[in-house]
Amino acid sequence: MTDAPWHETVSLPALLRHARTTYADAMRHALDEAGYDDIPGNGLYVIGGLALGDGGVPIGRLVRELGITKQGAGQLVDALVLRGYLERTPSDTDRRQLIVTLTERGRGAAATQTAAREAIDATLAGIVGADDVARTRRTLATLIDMRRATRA
Amino acid sequence: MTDAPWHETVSLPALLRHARTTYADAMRHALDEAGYDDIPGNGLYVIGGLALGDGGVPIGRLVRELGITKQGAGQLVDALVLRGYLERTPSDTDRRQLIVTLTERGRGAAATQTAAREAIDATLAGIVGADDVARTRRTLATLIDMRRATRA
DNA sequence: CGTTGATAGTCAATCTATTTTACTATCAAG
DNA sequence: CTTGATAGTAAAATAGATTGACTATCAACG
Repeated sequence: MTDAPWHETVSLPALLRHARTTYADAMRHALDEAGYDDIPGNGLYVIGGLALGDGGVPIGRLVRELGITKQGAGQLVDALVLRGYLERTPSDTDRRQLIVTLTERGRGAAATQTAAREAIDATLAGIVGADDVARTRRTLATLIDMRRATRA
Repeated sequence: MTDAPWHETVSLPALLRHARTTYADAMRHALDEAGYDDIPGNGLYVIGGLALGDGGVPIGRLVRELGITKQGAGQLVDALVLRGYLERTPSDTDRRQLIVTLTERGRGAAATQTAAREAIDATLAGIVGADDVARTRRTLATLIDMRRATRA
């Protein structure tokens, strides 16, 4: 009896977890190669998020996006500032806020990381098709929205 | 100009990450409610994996599945044994191996966790359809296989 | 104005999880 | 009966995030 494909025997959260490591590994590897080898775990998300966005973001936004505490975010930013990836600049519209922006080095790392991510995106799209990827994105978004709805 | 849907503006790894927390939160919450409130982070995967499988697994398998070190797996199992979820029993085919199995309490936790996971699975399937979920699983599996191929 | 409550962030101490380094025991093959 | 690989343990160090307590700023109200 031919077994069901392995991906049908594994839980969806486990699939999500492993799929994510494909990206994490590739990005980490590319960054290491390019000399950006001192980025802490969640730093990838900080830099990745900053790469997409316009200018900079306040720490509070990192808190929401990463789902960690304010203090954790602060320390994460500390580490990235110390290592030359980020800068803190006071906001001029709200003097409580400190806006976090990428430095030159940070932009280099962001570019490297983005390239690695897009390479995987492209390979994936090449295999399953762009349509499938878009559909997967929607499904994941649905899952994420379910959480938002739940923890009201 | 109407913005693109948010899920098209976010990176796929970020989507994977957040989608996973929908499961993690729900499972964690259900376990807490049922009194299983002392399971460490990766313990969910250990218990979840054991729940699916037949009997027990050797620690080495956890190492591969969780992508952590042997020592990390050992300590994780330690914690779960100490808290009454797991048991270590020597394998009789290979005296080097220690097989990890669920205790009564462990099975209770596993059932709770599985129920929570399946509830989300069902809700998701209800929204996007079983076909879409299956397709998403295949796409994720493709992504995971890409990593296997890469780190040869 | 001046108070009150919420928001943005910091500092210090602690905790938890995981890795590093080093080791023992068992197996499988010649 | 050695050699090399495999399965796991033990202890210390480290990284990451949390908890608790605090400061500064803002926004609204009397």
